[in-house]
Amino acid sequence: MDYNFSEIEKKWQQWWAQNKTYRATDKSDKPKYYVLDMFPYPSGAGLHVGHPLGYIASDIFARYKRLKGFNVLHPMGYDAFGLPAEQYAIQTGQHPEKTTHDNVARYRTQLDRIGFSFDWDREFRTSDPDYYKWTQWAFLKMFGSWYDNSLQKARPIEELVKAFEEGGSEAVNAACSEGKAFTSAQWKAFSEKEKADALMRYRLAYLGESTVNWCPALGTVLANDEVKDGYSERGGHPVFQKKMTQWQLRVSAYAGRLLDGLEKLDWTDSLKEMQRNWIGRSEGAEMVFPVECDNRKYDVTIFTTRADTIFGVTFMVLAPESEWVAKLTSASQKAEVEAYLEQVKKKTERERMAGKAVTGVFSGAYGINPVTGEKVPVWISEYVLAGYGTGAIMAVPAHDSRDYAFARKFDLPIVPVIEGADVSEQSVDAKEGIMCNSGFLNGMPVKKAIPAAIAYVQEKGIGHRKINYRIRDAIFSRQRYWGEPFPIYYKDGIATPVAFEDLPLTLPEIDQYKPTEDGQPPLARAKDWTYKGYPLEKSTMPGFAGSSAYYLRYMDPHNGEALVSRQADEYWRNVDLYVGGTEHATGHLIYSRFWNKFLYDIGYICEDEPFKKLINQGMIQGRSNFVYRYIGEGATGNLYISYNLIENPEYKDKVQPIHVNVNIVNNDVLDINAFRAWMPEFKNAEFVFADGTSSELTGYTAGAKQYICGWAVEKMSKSMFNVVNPDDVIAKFGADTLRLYEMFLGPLEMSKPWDTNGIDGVHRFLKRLWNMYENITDEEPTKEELRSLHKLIKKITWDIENFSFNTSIPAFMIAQNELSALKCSKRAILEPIAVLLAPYAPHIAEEMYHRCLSLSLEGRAGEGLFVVNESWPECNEAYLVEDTQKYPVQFNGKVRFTLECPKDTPKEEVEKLVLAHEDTSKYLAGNTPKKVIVVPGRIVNIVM
RNA sequence: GCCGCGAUGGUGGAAUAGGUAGACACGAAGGACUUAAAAUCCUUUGGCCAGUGAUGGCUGUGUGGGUUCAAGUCCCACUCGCGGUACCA
Repeated sequence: MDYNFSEIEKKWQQWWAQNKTYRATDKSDKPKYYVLDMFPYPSGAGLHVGHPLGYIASDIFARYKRLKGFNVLHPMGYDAFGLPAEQYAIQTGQHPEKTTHDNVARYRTQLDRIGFSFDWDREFRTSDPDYYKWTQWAFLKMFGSWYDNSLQKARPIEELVKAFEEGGSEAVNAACSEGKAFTSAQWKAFSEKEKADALMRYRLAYLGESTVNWCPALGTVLANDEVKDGYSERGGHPVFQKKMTQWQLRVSAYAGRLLDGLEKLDWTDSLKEMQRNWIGRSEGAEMVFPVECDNRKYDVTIFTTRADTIFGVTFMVLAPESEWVAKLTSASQKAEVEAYLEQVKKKTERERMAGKAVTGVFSGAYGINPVTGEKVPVWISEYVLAGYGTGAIMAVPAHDSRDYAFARKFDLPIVPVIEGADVSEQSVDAKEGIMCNSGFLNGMPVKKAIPAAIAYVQEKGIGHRKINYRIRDAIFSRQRYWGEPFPIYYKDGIATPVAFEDLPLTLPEIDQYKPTEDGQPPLARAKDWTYKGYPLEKSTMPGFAGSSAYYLRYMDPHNGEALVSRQADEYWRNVDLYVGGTEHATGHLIYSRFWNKFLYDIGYICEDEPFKKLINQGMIQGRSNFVYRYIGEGATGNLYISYNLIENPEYKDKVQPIHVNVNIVNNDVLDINAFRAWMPEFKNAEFVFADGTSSELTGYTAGAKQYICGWAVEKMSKSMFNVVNPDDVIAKFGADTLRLYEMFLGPLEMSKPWDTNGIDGVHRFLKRLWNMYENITDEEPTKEELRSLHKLIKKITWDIENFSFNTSIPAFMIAQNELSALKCSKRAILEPIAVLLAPYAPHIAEEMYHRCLSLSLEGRAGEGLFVVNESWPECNEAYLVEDTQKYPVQFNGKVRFTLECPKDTPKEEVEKLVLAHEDTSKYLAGNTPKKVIVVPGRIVNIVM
């Protein structure tokens, strides 16, 4: 009987859907296991073969865990708010809701064909009001909270108000934005607006001014992780630095915990390292430098990690956006400074990064080195960043390469303070050596001088130890339509939360989706965007808002009273296995951890970290194919040269590669007729084939001659004609072949091109395996057959537990080969093989299992499948067969033979057996060997 | 620049604790079946050398060193490729 994959796959997909086979229950005696994929943004282009890679891997694991007797939660949904739908709406006037709906429907159809074991009853979209109600709710919770640095925990804002009433701002150690301190009496005297402004500086979700990434082309601000190389990640538009008042999340308050939390996570080292770099902890000191400008006196705080080099300070630098700039510009320098600031402002983020040119201007002010009393000039330069530390630095050109470049350019003094440092050509940045020219630090090694200098300034009251983090607060406003509206209205200019009962605050209908002519966000177009008569916030939330807690919602997706019930949360707790790409390392995966920690702090959920184990699947790149148009002498423009000939002298450098649709190329051989029909310009195409003959001369007939295409690895994209749709692969080979082949392609975490060459091999394997299930008998299996089976069980179990899915397919192939050579068609062997295959190729496995036992696998789940001793005790014998160990024996690499003895034979016994062997004695010829090396279970070597 | 990862036949890749490198698959070559094609099956397939032959020898995991009885695997230096990050004081 033929392997009719389309019939089999349809049958079982229907069966699973009808029986709700993969529905997870919130109550069970079985242990729970939560497997999650990073949910997709449903784009208009649909899925290509690269998208399901991670889903297939997680599905294998989920199915395996189910067979092992776990209650598995494996949900799927859609990250549905986002820019492409909105841009499409701007162009066509179509409501993003409609676009999103259509795209989701298409994704669902495509996903269903691949045979995933998702619990579709838990599906939702982040753009559903029932869902984003909880995104808004979480935002309001953050708005109503502050971060207590002493307790390392978020607390309700009411407790802060109480503390202010009792002891003013000094009463708490809180994470907060820059601002003036106040006493209890001052607090009590504040107007309502002043109180609101003061509290705003402490809220975890707050409105604050900061330097943001402004993208004029998109008309919106962007978070740091949404900017790549100075261009917007979506659309690739230039980005500028701009000071704006925006909603922000105080992620920086959690920097320490986000860093420490990484320790206990089972994530890859590279991903943890990325997060560590992004959080960017650095230990140093803050010091106060008195600064004088036109006879006005100020105290400027700087941050440094090299307190030891304080004697080498020759100037100070302020960031152009620093608040100090206005105060510290002298009358005489005013014009020059303003010109410089103007020039900096005009630069795009890209230009600022790319240029690396040293620029700056003297402010006219002078600072006093608080340790030496020396007078140093204060400069302004863009190499100092407003957002990091205090936006002001002490410059030590001898021991910092950036300060050095600046000093050289503007001819400022360079004073080395480490013995033997040669600073004639470049700075000496290394934290090593012995201090000199440094007063009380002289003679100390750098490692000791740093803490000594900090202790000194601390004692003198001019500075203190300080840990700085690179991570910034997340900009949370977007000037866009297709996102969650902020549940905030402005009452007398005070940001006030919308009442919980009135959530969700749904998106208003508007006639156009673009910003208004006067640069307001699209929501300003809404007719009545007010609440209780007051204006509502016009920005919407960014993409990461909806994806920050979605994993909690799957635990209890239909709950109208809470994001997740306590009961469901206590059962499912957190994600055991999370599968997704590394591109979310510094975005979603940081925000989610922050969001989760916040909800944990307010006692809402029971786990501090959301994702216990994380696997990163690699990117599937495109594999483009090319035809080579002849452009040499006498070219007609419609002659194409086979790839194997293009290096020949007559064609070399006379051909032009042209992308050709990979779907009309098979194993790099072009389908000539399909090519001619593909586009009008190829209608009359003629060819020089692989054997050098020309289509004009031979009078081409289909299939007779081969035209070979060249290939290259590129990004999978429409313009390269290298997009492969899973639907086409499934139509041709079936979902099981697709699943197996995606895994067979290479290690899960590695990036690799989609190469359809070779898919035949996997398909052939399934066909051959299928044929073995034709006439199943009840004969007793032989030792050899049991041995094959057991090798496979061990291998597949190991592979799945270690996410080494690519090595499983060869193991199946080998077992299939061995068993078909033995003409094995015995139920006792074939049934367990169907079980082993089920996670990888579920449809065919179900059908094969059904043929063995007339049962669906579901009926057997949790009854010890995958566990040899319980299900098939007779198979213990197979282990005995395997317990004989072969020892390959070598004599100085010259003579070889194989010794066979039981596996647990002690070393000494093996040694004796080796020496007693006739080949050994022949070789030794009476001499005594220097050494006999026996490695248990491995090789034996004799050294003469 | 800094951090991380990688480099194995014509191709994708395997080698799971330092222990027979190249599993498995693709491609290629040859053969069987067939009027023919497709499909299927069988044989060969890292390179070089010797042999009619079974087979044997040498060489071989980016480059150069090292540790070890034994290195794709460990150490040092380097080359190239990929990913992240970039004036973070």
